[in-house]
Amino acid sequence: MDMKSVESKWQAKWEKSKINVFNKKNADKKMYVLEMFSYPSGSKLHVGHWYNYGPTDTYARFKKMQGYELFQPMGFDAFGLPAENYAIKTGIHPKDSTEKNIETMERQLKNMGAMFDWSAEMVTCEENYYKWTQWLFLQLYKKGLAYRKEALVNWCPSCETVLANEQVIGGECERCGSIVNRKDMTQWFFKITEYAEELLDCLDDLDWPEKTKLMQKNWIGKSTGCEIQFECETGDIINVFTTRPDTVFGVNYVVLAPEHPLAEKFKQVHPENADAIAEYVQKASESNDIDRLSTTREKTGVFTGAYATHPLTGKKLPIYLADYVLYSYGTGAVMAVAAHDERDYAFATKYNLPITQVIQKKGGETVLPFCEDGILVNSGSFDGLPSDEARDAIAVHLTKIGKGGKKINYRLRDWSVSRQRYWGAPIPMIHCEKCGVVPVPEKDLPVKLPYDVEFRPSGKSPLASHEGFMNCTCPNCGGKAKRDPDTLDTFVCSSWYYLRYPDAHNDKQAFSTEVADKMCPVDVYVGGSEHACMHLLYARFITKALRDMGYLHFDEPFKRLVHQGIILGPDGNRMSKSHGNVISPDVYVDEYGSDIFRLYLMFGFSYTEGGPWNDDGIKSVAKFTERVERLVRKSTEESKTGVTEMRAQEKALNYAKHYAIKCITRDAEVFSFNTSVARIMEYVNALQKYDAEVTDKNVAFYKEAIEDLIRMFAPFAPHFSEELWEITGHKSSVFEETFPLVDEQALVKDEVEYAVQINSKIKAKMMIAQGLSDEEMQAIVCQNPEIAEQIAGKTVRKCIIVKGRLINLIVG
RNA sequence: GCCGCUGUGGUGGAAUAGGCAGACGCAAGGGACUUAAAAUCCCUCGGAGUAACAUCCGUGCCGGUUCAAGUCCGGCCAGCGGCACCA
Repeated sequence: MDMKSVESKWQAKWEKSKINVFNKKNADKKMYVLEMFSYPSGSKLHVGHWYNYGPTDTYARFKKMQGYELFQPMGFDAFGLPAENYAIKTGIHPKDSTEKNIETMERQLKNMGAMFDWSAEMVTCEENYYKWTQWLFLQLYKKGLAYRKEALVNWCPSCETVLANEQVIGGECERCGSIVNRKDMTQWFFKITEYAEELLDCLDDLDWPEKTKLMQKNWIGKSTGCEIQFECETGDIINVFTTRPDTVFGVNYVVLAPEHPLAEKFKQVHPENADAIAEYVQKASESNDIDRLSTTREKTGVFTGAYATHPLTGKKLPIYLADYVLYSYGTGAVMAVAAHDERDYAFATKYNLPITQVIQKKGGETVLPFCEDGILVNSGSFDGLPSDEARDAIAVHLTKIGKGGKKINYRLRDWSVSRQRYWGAPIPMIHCEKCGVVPVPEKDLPVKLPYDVEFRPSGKSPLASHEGFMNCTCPNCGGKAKRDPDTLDTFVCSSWYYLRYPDAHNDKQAFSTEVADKMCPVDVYVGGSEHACMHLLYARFITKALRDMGYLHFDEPFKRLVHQGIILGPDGNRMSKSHGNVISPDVYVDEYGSDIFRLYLMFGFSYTEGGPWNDDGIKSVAKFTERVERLVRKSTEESKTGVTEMRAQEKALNYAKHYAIKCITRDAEVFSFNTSVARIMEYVNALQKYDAEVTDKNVAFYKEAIEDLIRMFAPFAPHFSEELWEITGHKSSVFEETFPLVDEQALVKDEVEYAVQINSKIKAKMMIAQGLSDEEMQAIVCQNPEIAEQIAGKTVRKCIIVKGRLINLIVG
């Protein structure tokens, strides 16, 4: 079969018949299958795209044939740094290169033959999309979930730009390899932390990979403890957070992060230490994250000269600045318990500070630092309590005396969304000298991204130097004002796109609540696991925020999530240009066609595992389809015989068919494509056997068996199967057929092969009739000559029977 | 350092729920057809052992539970992924 022409023939037919377009009338049977949309950076689809989209489309087609109304849209995540980098390198405008790339990728995606509903296509860099991204920003702002603050951001000194967290690879700039440092900048943030608890709670009920849920859980990083107040000699209160209030009687000193505002005050109160403090703060601010966060680095710090009072003992405690305390977590201050914390212990040892043991190991010698739970000592009235009880008792006591109490902290930080970049959605905010920060009125959206912008890096937002863009009038007072020069993180664009697809042409709203409630959440979402703590978390947050504003009435965007594995280069490394191990799908698609390539991806790998690329098997997959084609063509030449009864051969083939249907129905549901294909191969083997061995075929039965083969093969090799369907005399599409249903009756065999064991070792195999009692079965087994010989003269003490599988005689 | 996942033939990978390890393929070897090759079809294919059976060993390693362990438990080793001074 000439796959190339067959594929284009059916793609044209599908487009004409609109078979891939979602039919709103059947929305009550909807099945929303979504692949993570692609980034139009390169000009071609790579193996990763194929591996994500090909098998997932097979799943989608399978669901369609099960009677669901399929919605499988595709679009492009078109804003972002790669296009801008490309522009900086080549001078080609991001808009131009992106549009060109999208054109190429659309063509390639269509050639893949996936059931994408292109009528719902959308592109995030187009005005009719980013207008609504800006609208989303305004809603969050109105709700108090978008705010501006000064914060430390990742700054690449050579590219002169802020980098997103994911662009900082091991502390280095992804683009140029320079060491990233931190810079104080005023940025827009989304208050994702307000949803920390719910984001954590709802994980339990999601049908997501456990690993991904765990990653999000760790990322959110809930820790339960206590906030404790230490009064400072200046009258200031130092609040510290601890998960170990049971060790509070062992506090030896208090540590503040170098960025803590009190550092400045201590310089004035203790001028004798001012120079040392200033020097230390300066040094800390210069050090980069690689150094700062290294756990192996020797602890450093400086004494401020100031003291704080222990809230329970009244003891005077020296206050230190040390960069092992992070300003961004908790309160930026820590109570140091040298005896029971490794870091405090190291610091105390280095600076010769006292070490007070307050926890004793249960039933053993306590070696300091002892960081586990134990029994309290030297802790006043709390002596003798075990750590867990003491934590509670001390928290209660602190609350009573007004010096602290229980507190929950999260590792999760608010989401920084400002980017000093050109190729993104402009932040719809105006800065007015009189009125301050003023949101752009919704009627004025979109704030258009101008084309003629100097996007080469200059350390400022490219938009800042575009007068036409920057100058505007204040919507509040009508006076002169400036626009916000930053653009939104592209993750903002992708945090809500799944809501837009079902209502992609709505020009009045981002989406209608009615449509979103009907079509969402996404039933099955498929994409890479690298998005676990970014996109997948952001989308969940935005969904919950929109729900709380009344725009949605569900809690989670993606009911079920599947990650495809990664196809590595043949050398076992990740494919990359620098490794020189990139495999182009085009070569294979050109030679074998898209169905064969997809089929091989499904058959050759375990879908969620992936693995090193190896094309050894692709030829065999092509041969398999040729075998199927021969079989089908030959079957059309069979003319009716008088045979209509179901003889042993027909029953055997019928069993093979229904066994295949049963297994595939189960396996395809859980994305186990390799075993699904294996079962189809087995069924084809059974058909071939029947064809070769039975001369007086039951033709009506055989033809039905062949048609069922085509039906079950259709989701896996769509163009090929359409062609076969036509060859067998059908005018309509095979995708209007129902996926074959299993007949459990056909799977009931008269007799089943049992493995017969004596003392758990296999001694024989026997066909045993179904429906016998245990006693009858045992009797039959014992009559078997081989078995009888081996148990002669011995007593059968026990007989274990596993129905349909084995019989184990325990003899002694 | 902490958390998690994964270790199965020459190879990709199978193995509901503790029940015949290696499904389905690839590669390899042998054979049929052919002048020949390709294609196709048939046979063998974890290791040791045997003339052939028998038998023994075998799912990273060491123990354990069980009539029965790739699967459960305990302890290691290796690889991968995530987090990493989070108080």
